[in-house]
Amino acid sequence: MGRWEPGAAGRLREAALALYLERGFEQTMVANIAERAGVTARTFFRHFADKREVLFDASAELEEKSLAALEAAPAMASTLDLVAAALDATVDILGGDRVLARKRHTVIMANPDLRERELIKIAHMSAALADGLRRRGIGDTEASLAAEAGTAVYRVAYEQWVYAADDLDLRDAIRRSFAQLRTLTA
Amino acid sequence: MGRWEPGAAGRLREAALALYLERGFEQTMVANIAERAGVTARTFFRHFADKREVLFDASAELEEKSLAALEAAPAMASTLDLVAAALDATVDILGGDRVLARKRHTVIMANPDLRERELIKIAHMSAALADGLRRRGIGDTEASLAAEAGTAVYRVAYEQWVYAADDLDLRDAIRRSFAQLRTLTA
DNA sequence: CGCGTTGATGTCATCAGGTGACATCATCGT
DNA sequence: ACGATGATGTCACCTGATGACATCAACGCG
Repeated sequence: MGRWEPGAAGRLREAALALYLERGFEQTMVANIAERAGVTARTFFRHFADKREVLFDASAELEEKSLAALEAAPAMASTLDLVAAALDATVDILGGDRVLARKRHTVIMANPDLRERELIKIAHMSAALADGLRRRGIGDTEASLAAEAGTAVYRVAYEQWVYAADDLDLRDAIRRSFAQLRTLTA
Repeated sequence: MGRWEPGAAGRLREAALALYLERGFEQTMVANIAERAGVTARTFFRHFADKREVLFDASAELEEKSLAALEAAPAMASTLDLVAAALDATVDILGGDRVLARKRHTVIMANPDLRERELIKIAHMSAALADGLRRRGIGDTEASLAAEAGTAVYRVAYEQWVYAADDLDLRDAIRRSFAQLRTLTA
């Protein structure tokens, strides 16, 4: 429907990650990304709200999938098991390409602005999970705590997975992290 | 030592919070804040790294105090008790003026950019606590998990305290929140 | 086939956040 | 009295971000 090469958003995503890796986030100008993707800077901002968002627009999908898993979870599961089931659903999206995950993680950790964006995405997910738990009749505080604790467990496990020397499975890492939280609070 | 009214930083802090409350964060320009504080915009950026930081520069003090409390904690305490002791030390700073806390919290929650900044401050504190735990010989994963769980507990309790209708004590809220986490993972 | 619609993109103008370089000047120590 | 100090002002400039309007290939329809 357009006269230009299709897939501008994808090209912008790739270009951005590559440039952020090569010269760093701050040293990369939006014009650079756009140029590499064969569009103008104005077009970048039509696809992504800002310079950071280009690394995070998969988060909506993550939230959908985990909420769906939460709905589908058995009725008699414990609160923490519900959270675990919801978060497990994201592994299909995130746990596949570890090389890509490492690149992305490296870039994000190298820049506070990107880290901020990541944190608010996680917080958004946590709030959504807490809401889902409340819809299942779980109390307010318990829902918030479970969602927060669950995402914390996930974060710790994810980082271990990304940097693991051997072929760690993300699901295993998450399971072990959950077990350790239980030990910790025992 | 200057020819101008002293306390520019404090005036900027007050002016910023007031304006963010009155017209919102985005609608407030740095020039507005500076004007109300009787300085120029350039001076604002000499005191605060950016427009958001003006609400968060107490976080360094929080981190110091909580780390100090962590050092001072008894040697035989459990990991989670160590975190609890560290976080308890911040109550002296945050738990005093609830009216101010509510204003600040309202402003922050109303704006995603400010929320991002708050989250990274908390994450920084959590990382510092985890480091402190590791210096006490606690394992890597356990340290991270305990710090993350502890700050999560704190966040939930803090929000309850801020919005409580009656005269809730922040310390009590935190204690109860910790207890609930223990129940949750039991 | 010709034509109007559609939607993604380009172009241009403009603003606000943020920074570097240099000037200014009250206060302090000598 | 005078030079050092340090906070502030002034100016120039870059980049991120947004609104308004123009452009033009593909599509559907008569």
